Amino acid sequence: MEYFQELKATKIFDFASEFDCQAMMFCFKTKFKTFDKNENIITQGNRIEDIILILKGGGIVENIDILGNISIVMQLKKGDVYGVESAYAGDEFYKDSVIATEKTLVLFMNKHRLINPCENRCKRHDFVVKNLMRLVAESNLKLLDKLTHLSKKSTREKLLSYLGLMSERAKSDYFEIPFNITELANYLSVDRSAMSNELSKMKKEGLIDYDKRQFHIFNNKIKY
Amino acid sequence: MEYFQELKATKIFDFASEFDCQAMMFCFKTKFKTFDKNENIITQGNRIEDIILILKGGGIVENIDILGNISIVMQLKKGDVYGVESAYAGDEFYKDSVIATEKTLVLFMNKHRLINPCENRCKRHDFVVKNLMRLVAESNLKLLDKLTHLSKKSTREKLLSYLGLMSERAKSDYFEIPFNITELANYLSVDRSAMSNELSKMKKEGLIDYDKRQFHIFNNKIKY
DNA sequence: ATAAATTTGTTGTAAAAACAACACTTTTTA
DNA sequence: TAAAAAGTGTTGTTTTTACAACAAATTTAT
Repeated sequence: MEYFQELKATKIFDFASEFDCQAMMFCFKTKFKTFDKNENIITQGNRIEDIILILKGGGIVENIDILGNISIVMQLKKGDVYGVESAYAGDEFYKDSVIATEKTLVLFMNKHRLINPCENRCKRHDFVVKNLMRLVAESNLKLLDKLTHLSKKSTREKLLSYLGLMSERAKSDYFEIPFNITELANYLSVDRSAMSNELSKMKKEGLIDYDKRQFHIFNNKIKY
Repeated sequence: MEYFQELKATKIFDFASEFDCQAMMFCFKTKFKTFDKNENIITQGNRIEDIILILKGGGIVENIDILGNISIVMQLKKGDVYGVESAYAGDEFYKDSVIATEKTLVLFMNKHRLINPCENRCKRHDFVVKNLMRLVAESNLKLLDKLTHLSKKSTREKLLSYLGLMSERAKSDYFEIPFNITELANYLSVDRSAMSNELSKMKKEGLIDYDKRQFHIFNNKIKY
């Protein structure tokens, strides 16, 4: 079966045999399609017919609001899906556009076929739904974390909220972050130079130490 | 059956007959429990055994971070669930505490029973999972909206992002928001008085008009 | 290995936000 | 309906942030 390796590598179809995949491709009325760089994979405002899964390449999710402002909502890479939340929430139209940032192979899955359990109640369907649910659940938790940081008023508080969580995750005062400084500023929605400045101050005050992506947080110094 | 009316009123069990409910209560190993005001329904750090559904009353989701800061993550009211994302994401421990803010009736549903499809692959289970998925999907979309607003740097941009979306939803330049001014400031994580001030300025500049929760946005004046 | 591109830290300045205080209005409650 | 509580708009002050500009360091590409 064509593209079986690509399907198997995703979190959605990782459980499935080639036979399973073949069956599901029929069941979900799938279509494979390749897009060139800068091509629209999904267009904002169009009626939701499919959920997409990126099999190769990547893209960006772009939103244009009522005032005409364009903003990048997120990036999509191999294994990522788009449209699941909107489909399950019952939205009628895509709320964003998805644009390929390189040559990209996309799997389209029919929304109705996916959302409504098969007539024959196949076990495969259950697995896919469970995997989709896990993806959406994980996304939810990530968004909540980010919101926690962004809700803080000052840059220092945002940083401490983020670094504190990273430390907690690592179960250590020493940990590595998945961003460089520029990316971190972008993630926390603060000015890079201002944030860099704030980090320096915190280092001087002995609250934290860092080099590149390696951080050391002195939790004892932060609170009594 | 006790509490059937309460179950029927939720988005999770709205489809179910009394017979269905009874069957599911057994299937999901449910427990009903009433909590007094200020009692802990769920304790942060405890092992995740159950997902909860609020049937009467309400509570708050509270998080204590590694630095000792306490923050209210969200409010729970009748029909809301807590723990679904963590359970599906495979977390081991509750990441927050849930505390009753009044006398509250709670349904506990066993995580494993809920996540893993029944042996007998009952149709009811599918409905519940689909309803849970819809809830999580909707939550996801709400969080994304909020993040869009909070990502803006200035108060004015945050306001325009929020009001623009509300206007889009209402398909009109005239719309009503679900917050009062204090609540809106809280939602957007900005100082109330500063935001009130900014709203006044925007009104003076002719960008918007408002009274209480009624807003009128002059989209044509905002660009150019 | 060298050049080019990107990332980073620092500084000063202008703009914006938080904060605090207070009078006034609206809503809730007894 | 009166009193209490909660919400709102305004102002001035202080703190913080964004922004811009630039040199130094690091990474990437050739």
